[in-house]
Amino acid sequence: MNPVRVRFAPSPTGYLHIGGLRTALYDFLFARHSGGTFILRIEDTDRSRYVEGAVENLIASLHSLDIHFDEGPGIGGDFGPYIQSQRLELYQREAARLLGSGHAYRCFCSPETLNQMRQEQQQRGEFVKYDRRCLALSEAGIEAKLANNEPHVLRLKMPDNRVFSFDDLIRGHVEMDAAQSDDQVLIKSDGFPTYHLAAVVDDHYMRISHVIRGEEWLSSTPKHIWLHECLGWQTPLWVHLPLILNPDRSKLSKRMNDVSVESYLQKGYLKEALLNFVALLGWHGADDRETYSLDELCAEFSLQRVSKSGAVFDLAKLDWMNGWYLRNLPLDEVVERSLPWFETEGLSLPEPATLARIVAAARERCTLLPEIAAYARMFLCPAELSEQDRDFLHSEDSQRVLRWFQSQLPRSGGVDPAAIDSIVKNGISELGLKGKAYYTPLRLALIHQSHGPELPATFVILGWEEIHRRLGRELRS
RNA sequence: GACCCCUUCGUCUAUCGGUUAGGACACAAGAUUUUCAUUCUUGUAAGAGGGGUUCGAUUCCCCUAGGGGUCGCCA
Repeated sequence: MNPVRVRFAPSPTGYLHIGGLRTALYDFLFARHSGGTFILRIEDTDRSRYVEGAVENLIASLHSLDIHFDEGPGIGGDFGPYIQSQRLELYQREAARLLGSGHAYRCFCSPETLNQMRQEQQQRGEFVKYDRRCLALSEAGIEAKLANNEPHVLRLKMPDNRVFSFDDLIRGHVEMDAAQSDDQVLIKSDGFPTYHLAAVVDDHYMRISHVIRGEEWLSSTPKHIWLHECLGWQTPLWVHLPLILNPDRSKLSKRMNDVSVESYLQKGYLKEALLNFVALLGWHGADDRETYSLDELCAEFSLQRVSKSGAVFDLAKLDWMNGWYLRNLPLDEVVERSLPWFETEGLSLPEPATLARIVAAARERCTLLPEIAAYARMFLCPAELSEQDRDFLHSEDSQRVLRWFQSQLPRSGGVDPAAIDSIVKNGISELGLKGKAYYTPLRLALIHQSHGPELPATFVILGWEEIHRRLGRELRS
């Protein structure tokens, strides 16, 4: 059996799409699991859709999620170049072979002509495909048009009576009648190849063993098989992944969802959560496990366990998973990741030990990274008290609570949670207050809100000096 | 419309002919908790429909229905 070589072949039209990420991830996992090679190939054969910086962006996104390729732009490999616009001669050469063998033919039809043809076919209720009018052109006619510099394309001549069949690794046996396949354009009038030609040629020369791609490619697979045959090549194994879906079960689109990987990262989703979640969109291990690290995925992944049906992108579950990683990653790791968000919040950082305690308290109640920094506000620069809260704080009972704590709490030294616990219990009996009447004034004075971490944790974070400062500030003499 | 693919709780899924159809998210209730959370327990909830094959079908086959994809000089 051939060594496993798989490629992720995006077109540089913008950012890494969630669907693209899933394909790249499965490519990567499959390669790692089987000791194969993972290749990145840039399919930039459409000059009109080229976006400046998109390739760099794509690679950066992949790298930021710890998905690294073995061959590709920037790092090279034995089968480069890995950018299709740098391989044009190769495509021209193979196209010429096709033309010579009669498997391809020149077509001079203008877009307008084709449009009209399609409209008519549609009206007649026919299958819409090129009617091969240029196939009837005489040698002399072609020469004349060529001499006249008329723009033209090269089309693949599909066989007339042929049923293509192949065994998709996920879908099993698939059969399609060649009559359903159009005479695909191979070389555009600008001399660039179309996806179909370029992908087939590259898959061959790059010795790709498994073509792993989205299900949207399933119906053009006969063309690709035919191309391989016409060029005298062996076909790779076909693997068509189920689609990722919008809530209404249509193909995932930016109409209904955020689809850019970068934007999820920018919102404060963790790479671990994104990867884990996306991996589970179409793949599931043999057991009931829900959380996997990238390494664990590499170890467990298999194409046999990829499902056939599309999967809805469920934000609620992604959120849960992100919260799970927030709570289960090592604390210092979460601190590290939340640092940039303190900066965007405009918060200056407390000393490391205090920061760690704040993050420890925050991670229990947050879903996204920026929420941690936002949560830290109550300790670092609490919000203004509302009129209502101020009134409550100035009530006689509230003042008693604050005064009592002011007199009981140490003014310096370390903060011992156990000691605080007993002081707090003490206050309940001494003041004859409990519940909201007892705790709320404290919270309001200390963190300017009625909800927050447990009191001991809050005390430890603030420290005696700050506690007395904040108590004193709300005390009316 | 033609062709192709798909079909288990609302969502992601397990099951590879015999299960009280399991897990996770979401939702609900309860427990822990001074609050908010976390955590734990429990609950609601599914084999699209119809035919076969079989002692026995969620599982295999066929039909129907529904959903999706493709039908570009885009990938």
